Amino acid sequence: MVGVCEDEPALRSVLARALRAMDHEPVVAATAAEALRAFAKQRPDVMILDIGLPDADGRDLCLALRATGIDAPVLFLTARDGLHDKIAGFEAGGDDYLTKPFELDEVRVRLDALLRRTPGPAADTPGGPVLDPARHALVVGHTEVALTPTEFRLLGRLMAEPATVVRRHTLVAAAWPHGAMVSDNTLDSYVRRIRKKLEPLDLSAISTVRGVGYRWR
Amino acid sequence: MVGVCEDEPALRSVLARALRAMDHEPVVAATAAEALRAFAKQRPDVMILDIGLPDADGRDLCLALRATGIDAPVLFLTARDGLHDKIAGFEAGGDDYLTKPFELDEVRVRLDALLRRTPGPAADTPGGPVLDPARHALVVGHTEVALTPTEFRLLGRLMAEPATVVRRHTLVAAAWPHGAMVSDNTLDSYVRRIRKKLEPLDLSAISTVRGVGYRWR
DNA sequence: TCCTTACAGTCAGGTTCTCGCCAGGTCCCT
DNA sequence: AGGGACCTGGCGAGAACCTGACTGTAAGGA
Repeated sequence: MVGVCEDEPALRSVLARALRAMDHEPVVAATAAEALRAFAKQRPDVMILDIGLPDADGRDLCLALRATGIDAPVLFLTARDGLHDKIAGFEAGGDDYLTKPFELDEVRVRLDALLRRTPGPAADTPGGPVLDPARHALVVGHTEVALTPTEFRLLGRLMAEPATVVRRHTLVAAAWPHGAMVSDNTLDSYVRRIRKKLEPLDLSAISTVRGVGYRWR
Repeated sequence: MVGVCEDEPALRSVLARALRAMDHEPVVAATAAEALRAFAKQRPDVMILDIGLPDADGRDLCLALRATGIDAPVLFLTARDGLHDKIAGFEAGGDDYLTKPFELDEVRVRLDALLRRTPGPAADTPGGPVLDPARHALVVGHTEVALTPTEFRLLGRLMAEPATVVRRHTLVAAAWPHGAMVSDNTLDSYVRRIRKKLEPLDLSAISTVRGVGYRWR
């Protein structure tokens, strides 16, 4: 998830489209106030902030975001290329700085570099099973269970809401491409495969709720 | 502790002096080989690498450092400001990129930004295979395996993140020039070549993750 | 100049594994 | 008892990947 705060509509939509093309989900805002509200809710992994916003200086926005506990890296975007402006950007807590006009490819690689450095999700479940996208596997302690892409998406959706029942059609929507023709039994089949893979770890992980869906733990 | 690898003596001493003025302890090297030796010993918190080194490309040096478990952020320094050069720097695992001539103040704030994000030092794995950028070879113990440039970049990118799956498109981006037309099979082909070269060392090194990419362990 | 060598990229054929589904069985609810 | 919902083992198609060989290109040497 990438937060974008840019007042110019044209550039905003260009960025949103480019981000989607890079497999990122953009969260866009046109003003600082809007960004504060949206980012507090959606919790982006990295943020692109324009410095010249109508209602505030982008650097002040950065400080405000940090004050509310949002610690994602910030890439500043601006038309001003003076050295003092750059320095001010970094001193306000920015992590990178790009002057307009810029190439989208450069935005891409710099974003990737920032994301590479952000630590993974904090270990909130000590010792418990964790779905690790970097390894495409479920990791429990020192053992790991390899998952195929479809299994990974399915289990990911299930684990996203522990202890709550996820409906069958919701699971299908999450694990298969939009509009895919998936027979009813296919979902059962995959749940079975995952269960079988997790069997040796004997965590009674996935329970069925008849007529509704499945539940993790 | 800041690692510096720059072949031009004048610039090297300017950087060293500037770093000391910023309360950083510089570890300087003039060649890639020297840097590998010095940084493995002194474990810098962040590194400044020139791209145009006499004995190797700075990006290959970055890959080699990462392959030996040195994970500190890298700031590339170079006279070349083309977009493709920048992108290649980031794809090789760089974290920031600055073109000469530059202001020392900008180096300062960018270094600070990188250090701000750096967690504590990671554990290293002594005795493992080491990439040698100067000779374009993989050295394990007393035997060494010669690699072609493309093989070197590919293996370097893989070894940079041990145990994690590196996606196919990421590998292509790291091993081939930006925008190169690479047939799907070409990557497979190169992985095979590397596997074959490493076979006599019998380290079951590269495993494939179907539908995702490859992984170094 | 011609030959040799090495690297890059591609091709075709074979192999392995994912995917989606089927057919039959089991369980649970009415 | 009956029927719907889910489980279970397995199977066929095709994608993904492996493998060995081949071609083009560029550099270096005789």
